[in-house]
Amino acid sequence: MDSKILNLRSKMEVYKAMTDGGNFADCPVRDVIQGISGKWSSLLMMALAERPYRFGELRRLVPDISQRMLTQTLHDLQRDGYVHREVFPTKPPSVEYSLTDLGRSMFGPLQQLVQWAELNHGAVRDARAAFDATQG
Amino acid sequence: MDSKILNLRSKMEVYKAMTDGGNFADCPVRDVIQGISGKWSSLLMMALAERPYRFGELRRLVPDISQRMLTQTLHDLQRDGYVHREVFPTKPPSVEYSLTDLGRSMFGPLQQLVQWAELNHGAVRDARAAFDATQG
DNA sequence: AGTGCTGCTCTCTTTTTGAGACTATATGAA
DNA sequence: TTCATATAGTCTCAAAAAGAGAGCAGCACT
Repeated sequence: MDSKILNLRSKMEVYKAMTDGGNFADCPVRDVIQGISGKWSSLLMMALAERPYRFGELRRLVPDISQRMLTQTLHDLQRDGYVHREVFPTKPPSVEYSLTDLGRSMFGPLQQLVQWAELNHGAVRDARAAFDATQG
Repeated sequence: MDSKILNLRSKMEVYKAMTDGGNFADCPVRDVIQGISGKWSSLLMMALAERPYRFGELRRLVPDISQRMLTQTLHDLQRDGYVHREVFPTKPPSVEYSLTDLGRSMFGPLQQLVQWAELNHGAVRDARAAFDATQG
């Protein structure tokens, strides 16, 4: 028996058990994962894990995000409890975004994934090139 | 000095250093992360980590995915080297999808995130409820 | 001859995202 | 005064992505 495979099986079982009667559609784990799997969520989490940032700073840090998506993604991250938004009464008023404790605790696992991407983006690039060569 | 914060800083530096001259737009880490942060990618990775599945089996396992998105997500995962697609010459022909070694190695970190979601979906639900109550 | 299974693709509609103008207030420079 | 800058957004419209569902080709079973 391979305990690694058994472990993977049990994970899937949990993902499945969270749902009512084996239906995946209303799974809370899925719900949480989808909240952080947006196009910009993980990038903003990475930035805010470094230190708090203001709206305009984030915009300059991630030059190809639109203001609209920055507003919306920060709003969603705040709603899910990962990000704290604080308005300072300067003139003009400035808004600072920072991670909450929940956000920091989620950032741990997220960081693992980023680390993996860091180590393996070469392999992914190669796989894409090979695939495109045969399927082109 | 807080070594944890220093560590987070260095992670962001790496994410940033991957780009040409501090520009985030063409970052390979971002490229890899975005490839697996689609709406269905992580869910299919979870399923295929359990065991290989056929197209129709995946469709039944994840009832609210459309055929179109299942085809496309599997295609993208295959292109990035996470998933292997094998056609068996049965009548009618059947197609089996399984994780590659690269896919399995990526599934480790991904699983950490799922585990976190499992433990913390209550906190996220509460945060959402609290946010909606004040901002509704 | 009709029905069903397989793994798709094609089209149409709805949702999401992107690009960019516009708001309101205040500060400093010409 | 008038112009330019900065703040953090919102609003509108176009483009891209996703969802719904029909259609397809080949074979087996009845």
